[in-house]
Amino acid sequence: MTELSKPAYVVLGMIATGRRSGYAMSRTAKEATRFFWATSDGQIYPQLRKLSDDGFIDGEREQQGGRERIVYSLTPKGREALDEWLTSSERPSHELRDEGLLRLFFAEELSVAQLRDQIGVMVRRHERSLEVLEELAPKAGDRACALLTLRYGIDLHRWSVDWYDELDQRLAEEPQDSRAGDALRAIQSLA
Amino acid sequence: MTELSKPAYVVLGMIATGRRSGYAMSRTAKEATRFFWATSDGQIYPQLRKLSDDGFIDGEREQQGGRERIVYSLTPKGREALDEWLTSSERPSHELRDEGLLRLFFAEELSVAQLRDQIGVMVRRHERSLEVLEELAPKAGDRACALLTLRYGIDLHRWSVDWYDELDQRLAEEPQDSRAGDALRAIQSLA
DNA sequence: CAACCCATGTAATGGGTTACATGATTAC
DNA sequence: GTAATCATGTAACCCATTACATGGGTTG
Repeated sequence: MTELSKPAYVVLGMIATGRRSGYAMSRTAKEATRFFWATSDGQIYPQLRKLSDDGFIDGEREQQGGRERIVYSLTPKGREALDEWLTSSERPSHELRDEGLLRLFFAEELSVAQLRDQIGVMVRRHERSLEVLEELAPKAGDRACALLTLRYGIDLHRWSVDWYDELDQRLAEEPQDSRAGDALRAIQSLA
Repeated sequence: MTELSKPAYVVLGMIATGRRSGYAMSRTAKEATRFFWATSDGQIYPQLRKLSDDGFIDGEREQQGGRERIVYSLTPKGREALDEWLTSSERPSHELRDEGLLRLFFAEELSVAQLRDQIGVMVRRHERSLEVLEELAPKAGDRACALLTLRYGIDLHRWSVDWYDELDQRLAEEPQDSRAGDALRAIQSLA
């Protein structure tokens, strides 16, 4: 079996879990999956066309009270491709792009006070993410798997807040005008 | 002040923390920063040219035992741009792209046994990342900030391993041939 | 003397986002 | 009647990776 692209699996998975129109997939992508896997309309619609042409999915025009839409379903071929991916033992990719960590990496020459300000920025960022995710919980509703990944996100941001809080507490005991690098070295030699 | 691109700040930061040639930056990008901020050669070298043209950095040809290289330093303008970014109170970007979570999101119809297999895949993935990062610790050496971000990465993957382990333990007590979605619902109603 | 590291760069390609375009329906 | 939502799509653009090209130096 030739492997499909990532956006292709997104679309297959969306159909399998009941998001049967492009629009519904787009909504779920914006509301739920984007926190760990961003997908835009510019990927979804062309992908639907392609998977349809290649026989993985099947689209049917449907009238819904005068408003027309296309409702998709998986073909046996599509179902097989999805299941193969869902149960694959191949290591799934994992990428992080965190501008905050990048700043911290280069913070060597800041003062301790400035570093702690940045840590505050990080804490507030994770707290904000936490708020956003917590508001989504009721919407995820009955979908147990959606709740699971949401739970992971919430727990992750909570953990981050704690991590930075603890770091900040240790830095609070160091002289605030010394070099960030020096203060961190002092802390690290203790731990 | 007009804002610079992200790769621009990467380059400025690299120079400020002592990676003064394009090659040295490339090494650090591959060995250290890539775990939270990937940067490729195709970004670094053109960026060096651009920042040089725009007066943020200053490159000098240097002979190092017959082998020629270009050694960069920050101009006052570059130093200012970097400091502004490092101390900015603007929310730094944070993006995750986790194929494993994407699989879990769509796992509703798998069996509990299959879901647990996937959780095993996730655990091994994070354990592998952990190994890689732990080997880097000695190399990060004296750079306290590099050690800090490395520490975050290590702690994060350890946390993930624990999170998935705990989930797996709960699933172990559910009937292994039932639907993943149903088993998760049963667990979630307890917690 | 081969393999690997140092060192700099470019071009092709791929992936993804944003903005735009269109139009019907529903809720206020 | 107007704003929001449902609904589908495309084109321009941006960003990033990969592969390639080149060549000198060092190590086994």
